[in-house]
Amino acid sequence: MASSDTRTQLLDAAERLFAERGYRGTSVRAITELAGANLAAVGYHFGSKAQLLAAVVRRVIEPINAAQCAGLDRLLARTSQPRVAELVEAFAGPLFDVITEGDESSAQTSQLIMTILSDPAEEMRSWNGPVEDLVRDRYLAEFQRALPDLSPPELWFRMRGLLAVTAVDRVEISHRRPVTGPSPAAGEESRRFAITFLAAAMSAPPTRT
Amino acid sequence: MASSDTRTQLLDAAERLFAERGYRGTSVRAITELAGANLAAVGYHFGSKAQLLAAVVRRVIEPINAAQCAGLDRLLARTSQPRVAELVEAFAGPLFDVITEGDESSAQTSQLIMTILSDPAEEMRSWNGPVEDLVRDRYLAEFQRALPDLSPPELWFRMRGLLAVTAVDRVEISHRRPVTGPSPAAGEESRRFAITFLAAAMSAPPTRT
DNA sequence: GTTTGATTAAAACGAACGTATGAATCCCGG
DNA sequence: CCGGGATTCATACGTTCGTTTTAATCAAAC
Repeated sequence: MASSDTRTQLLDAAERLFAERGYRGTSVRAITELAGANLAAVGYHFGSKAQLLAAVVRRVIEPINAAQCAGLDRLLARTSQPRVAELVEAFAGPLFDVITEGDESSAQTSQLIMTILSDPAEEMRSWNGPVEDLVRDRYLAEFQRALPDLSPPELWFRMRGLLAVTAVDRVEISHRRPVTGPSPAAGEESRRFAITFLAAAMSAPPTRT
Repeated sequence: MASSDTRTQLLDAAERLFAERGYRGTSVRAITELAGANLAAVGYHFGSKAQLLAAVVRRVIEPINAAQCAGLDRLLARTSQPRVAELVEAFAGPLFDVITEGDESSAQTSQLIMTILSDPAEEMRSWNGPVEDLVRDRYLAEFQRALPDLSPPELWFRMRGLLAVTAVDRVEISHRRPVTGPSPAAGEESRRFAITFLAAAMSAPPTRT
């Protein structure tokens, strides 16, 4: 089982470094050094740096997607017409859970998500699979039912805003220089702030055209 | 004036490439080639690649900041108690103006802003100056006055959400693979959607603690 | 026309990168 | 004990990077 252990440590190290420094800013040498493995281990276990990234992203995204899916199932089992705030919580909650669940890598997981979404590197855009699309489409349909007055383009705009806020806002703080303003919200508080913020935003009356 | 011309063309090329590929994904060679200049031109005119980036960012950010500042001045000259939606528009509007003003580089400018905000590279975090802090603090104070029930941490959270939505949401689309959903909002429509979305979000009642 | 300072050009440097290779080592069924 | 697949190791390869250097070119002042 020594092999699988090395594999996991490579994934852990890569997740942390990709989050901290981005894909291009992280060298295979830095990853293997942090993992306590040999330089060639990445090539052996994953084939290439890009495929290691894909494995890292999959490991992070999959539980989030599963939780989003399960949350929606739970909601729909309880009521056929969920409220907007409930949809927001079911969608955004898992993103915060993975971030705030307390283990040491949690803070950097949000950075990784952000990096994934914003990194212009081509390798960053090859992981998105049919599962992710399916989850997004299910939420899109439910939001459409809950907000029937919203035109599809505006709903689509708001869905992206939803993702932007959950993904971005803790990151922006965490990897910028110390801010002189009020201290940022953390953990559970941040989650509740986000639900409030986003539920109001999603529920706004349609922009008159 | 030939010298200054090379300088400008380097700035233009760097702005475009940094936006498209990120800082680390852009080589000095690619910049000088696109600018029609010699490889050593970057070193001569800017000292280093990092200082070139700083010059690019300054050139993009400064007019935005000036517009944000002027918009707030205009608002405060008209009324001593601006509404939240007006503050949102004055703050977010310039970010959309620079994006949608029609010239060819506009689409990539938003990507550059996004890259600046999210790139983990250390060089990306050295441009923020006292001017930017001043503008942000002025808006922070006005939002605090317009939303007196909001605790400072929650207000701070919302300010970051404000920036996240304006910066992120058009970019996420523009540099990902084609999406199967409804077509994204563009230009002026996107701006109005954002104002609606963000005004509602900023105006939400405080999260009960 | 020559000198002077500013700019551009061509070439090279050392370092870091991702990847590939072949030998060494480990682990376990026989 | 041993044989063989799985894994780790040290090392090297070829490329690309940012930067530097030195010479060539230009524009204008004297």
